[in-house]
Amino acid sequence: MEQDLRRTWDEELRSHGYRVTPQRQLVLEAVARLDHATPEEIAASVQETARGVNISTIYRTLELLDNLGLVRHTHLNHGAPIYHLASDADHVHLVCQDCGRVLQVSPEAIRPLITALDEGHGFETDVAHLTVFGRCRECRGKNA
Amino acid sequence: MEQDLRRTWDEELRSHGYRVTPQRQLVLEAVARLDHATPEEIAASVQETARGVNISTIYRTLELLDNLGLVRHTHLNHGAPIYHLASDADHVHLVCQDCGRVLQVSPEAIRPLITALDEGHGFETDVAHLTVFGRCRECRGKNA
DNA sequence: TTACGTGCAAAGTCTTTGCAACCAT
DNA sequence: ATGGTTGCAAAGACTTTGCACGTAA
Repeated sequence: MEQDLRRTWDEELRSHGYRVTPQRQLVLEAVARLDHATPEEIAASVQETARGVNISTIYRTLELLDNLGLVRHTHLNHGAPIYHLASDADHVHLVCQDCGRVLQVSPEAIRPLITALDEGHGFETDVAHLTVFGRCRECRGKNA
Repeated sequence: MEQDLRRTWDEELRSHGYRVTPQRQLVLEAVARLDHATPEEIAASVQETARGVNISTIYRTLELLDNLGLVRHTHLNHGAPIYHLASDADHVHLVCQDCGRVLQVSPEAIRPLITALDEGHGFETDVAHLTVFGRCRECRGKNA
C-alpha cells in the first residue's frame, strides 16, 4: 500500500521531469500521515522524523504536488489551506462555525448538488475542494 | 430603499451600544455598492467618495458589521475574504478554477444539498457562506 | 463630559522570492 | 557534469494591535 503510493508519485514526478528528493518524500508522507493539515502542521510533523525541511520547501513542494494532482487542498477556516492526499476517497468537509469541529461526509451526500449544478449551469464541481460551513448537530442543540 | 437600509443598520448599531459614524456609514455603503468586494477593494472604493477611511478601520468595521449580521463574508480564492450585504438575497458562489470567473446561483440549486446534510447529519448549512469550486461551462468546452 | 471610535505606525501572520550551495540524475 | 532543488534570509501581502487624539451621544 505504502509501496503503491510511493511508486505512483515517484513515477509521477519523474515523468514530468521533476526529481525525487528526500524532502518531497517526507512532505508527501506527512500529508498522508496527518490526513488533513496546514503547511505549518506538515512542517512540524516533518521535523519530528527528520532534521527538518525548510518551511519554504514545504510550500514549494505542496504547490508542486498539488499541481501534479498528488495532493489536494481546501480552505477550512479563515483561509488556512488544508492539504490531503488526492488518493484519499473523495469527501466533503462540514465545518461548524460555532465549535470549529470538522466533519467529513461522503460525496454521496452532495451528489444531488453536483447534478444540479452540472445540469443547470454546466458547472463541474470540484468535490474534493468543497467545504460547507454551518452548524453541527451538537451546537444546534445547545443554543436556540 | 437606501433609506430603509440606513434606518435598519442605524438602529442595529445603536441597539447594540455602538455608535453611528461616517466611517461605518461609508464602509457599509461601499459593500452595498460593490456587491462583492475584498477589504482592499472596499477601502479603495471609499477613498473615491471621501478623504478616505483608514484600512485598519475598514477591517474593524467589517468585523463589526459581520458580527452584527449586517454583512456576510465568504472566501472565493486563496484566502481573500469577500464581503457582501447580508440583506442580499442568499446566493451561492461558483468559482471556476481555470478562469477565475465567479457565478452566482440561487440557493434553490442547492436545496437538495441542504436537505441532505440536515437530514443525514443534522448539519445546518450556512448558505450565504457557501462557495463551490470547479470548472465553468466555457472552460470545460475549451480544454478536453 | 465620557468613553467609544479613528488614524497612524508598528508588529504579526502566513507565504513567496532571490540566490548561492547542493545533489539527483 | 549540470540543471533542478534546497536552505536561508529578506521581501511581500494581508491583518491586527497599541496608543493618543477625535467625536458621537
